[in-house]
Amino acid sequence: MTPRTKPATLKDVAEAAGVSISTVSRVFSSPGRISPETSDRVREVARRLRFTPNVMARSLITGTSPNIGLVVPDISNPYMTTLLKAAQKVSRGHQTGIFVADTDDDADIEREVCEQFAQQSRGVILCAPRMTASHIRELSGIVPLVLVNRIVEGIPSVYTDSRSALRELLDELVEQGHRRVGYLPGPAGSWSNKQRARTVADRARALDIELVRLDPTDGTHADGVLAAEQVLALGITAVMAFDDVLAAGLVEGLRRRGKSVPEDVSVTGHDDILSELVHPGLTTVTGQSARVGQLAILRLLDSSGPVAGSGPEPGVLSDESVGVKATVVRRHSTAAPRTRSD
Amino acid sequence: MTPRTKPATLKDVAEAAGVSISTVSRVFSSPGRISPETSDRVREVARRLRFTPNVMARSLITGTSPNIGLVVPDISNPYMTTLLKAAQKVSRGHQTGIFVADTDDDADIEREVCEQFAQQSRGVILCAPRMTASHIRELSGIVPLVLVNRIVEGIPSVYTDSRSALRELLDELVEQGHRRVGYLPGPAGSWSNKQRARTVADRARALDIELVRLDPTDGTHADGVLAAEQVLALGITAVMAFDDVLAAGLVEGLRRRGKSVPEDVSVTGHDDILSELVHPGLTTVTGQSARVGQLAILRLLDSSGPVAGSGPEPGVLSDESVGVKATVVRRHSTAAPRTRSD
DNA sequence: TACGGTTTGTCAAAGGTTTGCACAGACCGG
DNA sequence: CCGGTCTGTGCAAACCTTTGACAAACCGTA
Repeated sequence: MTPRTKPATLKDVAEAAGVSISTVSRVFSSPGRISPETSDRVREVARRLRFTPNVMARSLITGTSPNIGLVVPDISNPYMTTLLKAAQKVSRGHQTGIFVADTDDDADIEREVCEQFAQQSRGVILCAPRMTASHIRELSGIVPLVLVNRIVEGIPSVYTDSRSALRELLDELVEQGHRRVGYLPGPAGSWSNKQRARTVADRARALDIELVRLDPTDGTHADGVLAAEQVLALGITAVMAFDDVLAAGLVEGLRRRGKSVPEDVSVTGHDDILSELVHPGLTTVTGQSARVGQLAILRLLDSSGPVAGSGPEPGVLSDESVGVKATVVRRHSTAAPRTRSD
Repeated sequence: MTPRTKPATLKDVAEAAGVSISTVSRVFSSPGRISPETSDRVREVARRLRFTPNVMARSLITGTSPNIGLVVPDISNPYMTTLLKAAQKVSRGHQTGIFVADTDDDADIEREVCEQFAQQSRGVILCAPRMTASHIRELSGIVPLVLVNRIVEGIPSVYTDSRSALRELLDELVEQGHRRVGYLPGPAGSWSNKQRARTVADRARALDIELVRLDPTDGTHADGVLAAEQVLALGITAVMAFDDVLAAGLVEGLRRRGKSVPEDVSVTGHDDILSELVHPGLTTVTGQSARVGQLAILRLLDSSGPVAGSGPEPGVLSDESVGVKATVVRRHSTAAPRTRSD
């Protein structure tokens, strides 16, 4: 039912075209060293024979591989799937395959898959918000790394820079009249969570309003639902959540307690991944995951050297960490606080 | 900053252990042919040298690869991410990497990535609901395929079998008093959509109630929102949507028109992927995507032969298509229709 | 004609592994 | 003591490609 005949090799093409194997090889790998006539003839024959260079053999001798790995804590997060899609769009055409691994934030698995990918890819895009910096350094000794959404000295990274957007968001809440704002934290130890918490806290201090840091969560929807109780107990009128998932959970939790958003409580999210699914539409901050994915993979593809970082030129963009500016997306989950006796 | 020293090879281990290369190779690839003492000594040395067999070299000579590919129309669909997670859980330990490609249902891209993956993987899990059967057959000539959620004669496949669950769901709606039920279709040409539409239609006929087939959609949330108008115009009291995304859209569309679910209209979904995110919780049908992913990858891993399907034993499960029974998940999006003059 | 320089193409080694075949030694029954 | 089987190991070819070294051919020029 499925013939699957053995694919053509350099040798087949060489024989059919009446040249040597190396000539055929050079036609594909170092063009310019072969005369146009020969080149054309060889290409024609190759096309006819459906020849495609054997990736394994090529990788074996060059010591590089066309593939790249994507290692994330949770691939079901839309932030990651859009990142993946964007990365894939770039990689297509480079005949670069993308390995994907979901680690559940488990350091053992992270190490395991990085080792596994190391052999078969030129680098790994690693998103590991809770991994220790030293652990990350260790991994970078196994395979070239580009970090996503965290910064570790000496290792290239790409991240969403939402600091100014968060400040803007808080400013707007205060302008609407909120004086007691909550921050609903994401997973403890997460680099992004620390960043966002600090940014919001700093701004609150500058604006001289009260910022309540709610109990830590694991970042799940259920955690958001639970947080509603605390929000109501503390008389908070606006909550900035670590991300959209928590924000959506909080909205649901408030609803279950008979409160509505934004009339009773204003809620904002982060990442813009649930725009259409929750009601009311969440005011949030763009995650820029597509751009992040694009940049991350470009950095890996550009560093075209062999797999062992031997050369003195370790790639154009090198160790730098580049931030992608996020912006505020205004929808319908914030409003002026209910006028009370206060 | 990143040393990345060249990894140990068979030769290194052989020299250090004082045996030949082939002995070391056999210790790992055909155990039993080497005496326990030698084997132990070699393993010890290999561990000390951090030796791991070079996948490229191995693949080159055996003609197989440990990897597998996953080709889907839209990786952001939670059905696919849970499928991926389940597949990955199985593949871990087999040191099998998973390539992921998002095709946007584009036949050209589908072909392109299948060709790309063919060289570097032992098989591809293909989800291509709208691709023509002959096109699929053609691809199966390039690389071993396991189809997801569709059946093509002669090609192994795994699918969610929700026929009985859908019948059960319709029965319950009728029991609640609904007499005019709508079916909100998914993407035209989708195999699953045809299946579900037919199942529901057949059952409706058997129950002697009226089934209204709503206008075709592309399966997006926005399509669901739009469908609300038609639903209200036709005086339908319950809608079975192709999947949860459409169902969620429909719920939102109804809300925008001032109608609420389930009081005004009952809505059911399919796949159970948005359980927590929409309100009210959707009554739906389990997608069983985890089980589907598990089975799909097992079939690929089991068919352990070389990449060219030469052997007379093409794998244990062979051409069969296996269905995973889905079940009804009852939440809060259905209720008895509003009692009217009727 | 001879000669340096350039272009075009060939030769052969290398990359790390698997595996058919050969071989050495042990053991055993005759 | 000999021929046989069995077990454990080594040799070398093969998988397909890239690439440095080199040969051949050609050009214009001295």
